[in-house]
Amino acid sequence: MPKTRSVPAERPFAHALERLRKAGLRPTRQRLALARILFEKGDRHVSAETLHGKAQDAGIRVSLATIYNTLHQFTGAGLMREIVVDGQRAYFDTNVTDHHHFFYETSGRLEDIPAESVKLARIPEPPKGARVRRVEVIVRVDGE
Amino acid sequence: MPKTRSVPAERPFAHALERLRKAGLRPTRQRLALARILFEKGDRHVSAETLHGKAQDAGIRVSLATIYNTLHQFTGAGLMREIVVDGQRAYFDTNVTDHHHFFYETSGRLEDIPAESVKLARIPEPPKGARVRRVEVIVRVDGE
DNA sequence: GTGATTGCAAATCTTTTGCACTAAA
DNA sequence: TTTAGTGCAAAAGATTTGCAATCAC
Repeated sequence: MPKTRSVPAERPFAHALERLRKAGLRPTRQRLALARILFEKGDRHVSAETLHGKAQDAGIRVSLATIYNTLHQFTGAGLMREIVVDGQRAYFDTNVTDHHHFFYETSGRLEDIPAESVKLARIPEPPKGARVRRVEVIVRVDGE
Repeated sequence: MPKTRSVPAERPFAHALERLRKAGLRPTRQRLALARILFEKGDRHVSAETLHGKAQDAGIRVSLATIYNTLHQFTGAGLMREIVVDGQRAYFDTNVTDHHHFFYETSGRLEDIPAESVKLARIPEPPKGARVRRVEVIVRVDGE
């Protein structure tokens, strides 16, 4: 029975490690662990609390303060982006490409909507001097 | 010199009063004062803090707790709606018709975009059982 | 009078910060 | 070493809550 999986078991952190290096972030134990959770097998959308929980589940000891620091560092480095849909908690998304979201208000779950699925026409020009940073479409849904 | 203004000075609270009555909210001194600020001469977009400030400026004594209560009661009654654009503070809008927003990230200012100015095409269907509550478009801009 | 509403202060919750300790280079 | 990064506990903000006092009806 030949080995069929091509995942290089001898370099399990390679992906996360490289991402941190490219972003100029020192690959500490915590960052590496969080990067693996976020970029390898992770959900796309996390809050500080849910990421903390995932880390605990994975047996990683990280303080909530470090979770916040890391989330903001990753966001600053362009590895993640912040999503504001709920005044009560901040969400972060590992998908930094242009896209939009469904927000399930009852469960608090987020789901991507590909950029191509939405077409926007005739957005008024903002006053001169104002630069458009991003156009966000949020479809708020009930149920689930 | 004839009087030209048609505003009935003898019924200065009529508008705000009627709105509260229709919403089934007892027109207390504070609610009436806030309703006047919000619906007669007011800005469309307020936070609890800015509304509190406006009330103070107008010489109205209202606690911040009552501001929050009132904002939520008005929202529950359909007189206002909440806008989530900033994780740090909640905004409320006296325009409850279908529309969207520019958000000036530096100043925290909101500006309406009429619904007709935006055309959305091909929004993916959410899973069955999920009901679309609202589609929000937020144009985040810099400058100003 | 009676129940709704208000104000105050305390409580809650998320997020940030200060600082001594630890670890990466 | 040397400096960046981490954890903890305290601080900071925004919002909420409990409860006695007050007001609308």
